[in-house]
Amino acid sequence: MNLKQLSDRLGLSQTTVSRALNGYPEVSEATRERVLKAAQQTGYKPNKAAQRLATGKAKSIGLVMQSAPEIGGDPHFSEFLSGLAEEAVKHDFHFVMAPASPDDEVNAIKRLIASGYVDAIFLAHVVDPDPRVELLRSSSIPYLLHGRIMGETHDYPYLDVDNEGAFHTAAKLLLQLGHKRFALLNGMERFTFAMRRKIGLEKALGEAGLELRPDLVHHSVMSDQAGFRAMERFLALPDRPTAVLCASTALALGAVRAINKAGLKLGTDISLIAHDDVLSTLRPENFSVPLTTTRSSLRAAGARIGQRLIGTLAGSSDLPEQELWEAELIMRASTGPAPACG
Amino acid sequence: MNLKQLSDRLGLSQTTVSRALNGYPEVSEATRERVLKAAQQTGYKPNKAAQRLATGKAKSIGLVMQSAPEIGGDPHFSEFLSGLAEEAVKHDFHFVMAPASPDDEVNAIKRLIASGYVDAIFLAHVVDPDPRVELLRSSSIPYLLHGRIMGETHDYPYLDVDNEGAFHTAAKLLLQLGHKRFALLNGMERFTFAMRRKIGLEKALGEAGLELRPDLVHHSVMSDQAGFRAMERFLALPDRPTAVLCASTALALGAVRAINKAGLKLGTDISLIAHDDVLSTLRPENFSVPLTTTRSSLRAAGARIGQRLIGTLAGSSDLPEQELWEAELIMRASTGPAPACG
DNA sequence: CCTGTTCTTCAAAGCGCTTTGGATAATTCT
DNA sequence: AGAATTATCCAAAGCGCTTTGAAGAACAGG
Repeated sequence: MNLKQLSDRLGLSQTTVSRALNGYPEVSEATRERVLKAAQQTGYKPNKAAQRLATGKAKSIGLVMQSAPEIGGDPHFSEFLSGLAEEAVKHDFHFVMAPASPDDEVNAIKRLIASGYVDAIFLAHVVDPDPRVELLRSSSIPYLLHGRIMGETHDYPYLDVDNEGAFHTAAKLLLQLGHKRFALLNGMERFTFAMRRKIGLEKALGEAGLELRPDLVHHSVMSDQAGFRAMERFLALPDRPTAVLCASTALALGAVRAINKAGLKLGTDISLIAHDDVLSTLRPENFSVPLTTTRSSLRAAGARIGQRLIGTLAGSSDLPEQELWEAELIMRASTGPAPACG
Repeated sequence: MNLKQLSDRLGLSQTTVSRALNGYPEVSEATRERVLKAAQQTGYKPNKAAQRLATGKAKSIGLVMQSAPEIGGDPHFSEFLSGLAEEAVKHDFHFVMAPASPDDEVNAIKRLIASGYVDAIFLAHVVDPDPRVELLRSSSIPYLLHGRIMGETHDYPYLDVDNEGAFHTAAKLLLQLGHKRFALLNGMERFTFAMRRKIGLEKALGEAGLELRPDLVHHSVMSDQAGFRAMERFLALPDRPTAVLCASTALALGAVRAINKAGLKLGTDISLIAHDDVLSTLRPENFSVPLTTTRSSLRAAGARIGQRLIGTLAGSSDLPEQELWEAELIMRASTGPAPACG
């Protein structure tokens, strides 16, 4: 059932039916009702591809999704997506996801833009330098980053968590508790969120006259397995760390297991603070020793990004171009004073 | 840059350029090269909406994604998606995801079909009865289910894991080890995968002259938090279970924590088998007591579904309509003989 | 040299929708 | 009453692509 069929059946022109359906004023209430009812009955739904072609709008936001055999599913991704979806469903938007191998992302974005399928583009996992950001900046499609490239000035729209601040604060707390040997379980080195977290820690240590030892920082995907292995290695060192900062609760899960396995007491022998993205399946407050965390909801970020993207497309101008969210430091039991002779 | 501009610039007709680009034989090699080069240089990418409109094909598969404020991200979903993406990227397919509130899914699918954006539809989280399946069956778009509705005969294409068989086998093992009091930590009751797992367990118990006690089965979302709470409740019972079957490693994570907290030894005081979807962030072999599991990779299922869907669209006929995958039973340390006087 | 093929290329129709610029009928004003 | 609005509705163009049907050019055979 298409417009033509529907209008034929109603004895009206396509113009009138289209206008009735889209709420234009140039059509009498009587015929509008008639049209609406017929559309209802016949289950008529406009063809979006045609609509898109005619209007240039599609009510859809595009994103590329990294895909490679060795890349598994990422719970952070789906958590974020659920936030984005929450906003999208309100405005009848949908997503177009273009999978791309990591070395083909720029092209995937190009295709996405040229496809005519999307009104705006969302980008995450920012690296530095990031050719994707360059591309977006030089194209004319609306877009929004989750994250920032490095540096102080940013001439592109973004939403980011103050990762540096979060880890700075976390380290500060640990320093006040007397800790001196810090380890860092971080995400992949190429991501700016990981860089900034490391910088936050380094700054705090620097202010206390300390340095972050290179052999006590670990970069990897944020899985419990990686956390476990890295932590085991740290604990095997002659002067093991007494404080560890962890880039995600998934990493922390593995780290805690390693700590337990080594017979150490979390919060006593060793303190740990994890960054908590508020993943719905893994809550830091439910750990056997509840985790002290820096918290910032990924889902909320997704929702906000959806809101801003959709709002921008709708032409509302009271939305900020750039937002930096502070993470909250939540104290729980995984942090305690540095052990004596630590 | 569109087709018209490109052909004007080349002094050719749109027809010829289009044919050159799409590899039709009615164009000389010389002009084809010229066209290809010009397309390259100008960065011309065909507008997919127009392409779709003209051909009816879009190289895209659609799926609806449940969205509600209280539904968080689901790691199972992103794990599956990564498999789907692996296949999609090979064939330059993309996804269109329509978020929908749980009570509006049927409509979301209707819109997806009518949208003209997608060539095929994928459906998961099958319930019974499932109006979405009815809809798909009566519409003419290719589709594929991950899961089945209940019953023996199925007149729709699906890929499913033999959930009943998996839990039957798992229970059998536990029975052989002498266990008699079983608990079940299951997913949401409305999903057929959960129903089938329960049936598998019940059958095995029935064969041993036992029954599954209603107060020892728990249905919930598959988060560690839910697992923890439910397990705590089980352990507080006067005659607590000695064997527990768990529908996911996330649930198992919480359950194990409850077991540890109660001072019980996993694999000795209590045995546990979890179903392992092979989530990349949570490996059962890495638990402090490695988990015995029934294993079936969600990612592999995603990849296979992508393969079949894309294959069907390409017209290949050597693909099965229906597939039932057996889960492997992997023995690890979380299962042991039932404790004496158990 | 003309005719029948094969090789290239093109003009134009069509996919399903929105939207511009009129047209017609109904209403109001003087 | 006739003129000027206003309320409805419509025909047709256009979005960017594919594809059908046909035409022109080049070539062979008789």
